[in-house]
Amino acid sequence: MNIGQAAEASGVSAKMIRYYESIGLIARTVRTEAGYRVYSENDVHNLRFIRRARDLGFSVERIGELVSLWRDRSRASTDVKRLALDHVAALEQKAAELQAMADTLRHLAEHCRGDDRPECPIIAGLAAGDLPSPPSRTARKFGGSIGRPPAEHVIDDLPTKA
Amino acid sequence: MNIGQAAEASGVSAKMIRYYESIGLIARTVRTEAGYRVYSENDVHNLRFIRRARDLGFSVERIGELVSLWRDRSRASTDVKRLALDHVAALEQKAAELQAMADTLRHLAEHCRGDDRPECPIIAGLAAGDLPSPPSRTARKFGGSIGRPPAEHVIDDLPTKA
DNA sequence: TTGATCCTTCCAATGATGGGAAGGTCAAGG
DNA sequence: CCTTGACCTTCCCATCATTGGAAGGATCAA
Repeated sequence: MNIGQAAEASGVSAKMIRYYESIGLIARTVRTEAGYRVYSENDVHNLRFIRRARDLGFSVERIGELVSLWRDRSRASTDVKRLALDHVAALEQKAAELQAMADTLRHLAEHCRGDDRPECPIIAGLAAGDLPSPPSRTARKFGGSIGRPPAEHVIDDLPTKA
Repeated sequence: MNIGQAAEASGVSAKMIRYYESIGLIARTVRTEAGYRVYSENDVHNLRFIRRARDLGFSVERIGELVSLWRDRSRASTDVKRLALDHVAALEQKAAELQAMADTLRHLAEHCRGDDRPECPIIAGLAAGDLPSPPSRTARKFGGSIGRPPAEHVIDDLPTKA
């Protein structure tokens, strides 16, 4: 099986398969004379494992840990469980942080009339508001990436009190 | 005020202030003869605005949109409200996705005895499990970055059925 | 044989931020 | 006056997972 077919079958892009190989997450495969990588059904299975773990939000580094636990026959299920529960806790904390951000922003929006007039408590709230304790660095990553073309935006002068 | 004091006062690091300037989010400041950037109280105010918006999870690009709405005297509050509510919806969706990941993983973990024996439904579930529909690309970013040193990890051979 | 489609490697970009090097500037104290 | 240390400047690099593309070779079907 060539890399393209393995990608199709596993749901991991060919690009990523090569990347996982390069960082040592998966082993180097057999090559054809021409240098093409050759994959077995088992390789595809392994790739699917990785993909599922990624879908559950495990980082590649974490997956490496899972994989080494897996390969180690003498591993105790305690270790896996701890890893999983740590991850559950981290996911839940981040979910809660995002929800808190949403709540804060929704609160601001609720007081915005949303009409043609320029008065807007959202802007005012951002400018002057007391915000709850800042979220974790990771939670911030969730800002944008949802559509709309960029606008020209240079702050020259903002009102000191909105 | 030098950049260090502006950073201290605004909660935005000097590095990030220079970065925001470089991408055009804030205007170029006055410089001293020696080339030092000079900031006013108003600049600090603007930086704080940006920082608060970042804390609410707005991307820099989005903040640019907010800023241009702000600067435009004729902007309608509708526009700001729409931007804010879009953002609320995105935050909530992502929070829900993370929570769903956590639920799935917790479910797997609940069936793990967590003792010395190697049998572990978490690993088995990852290897064979039917996972819910894959989360959004952005939600995946949440995988790792919480501690623990890297382990050696190369998949040579994983069990086909765990 | 030709053209389409695969594969290879290498390089670059993303977003927001931190780290650091190499060098200039400034204020205070000896 | 000169040194010291704290600050500032620009520039480059790293992160993390992933995508994109270019340049060139391989394979396959017509």
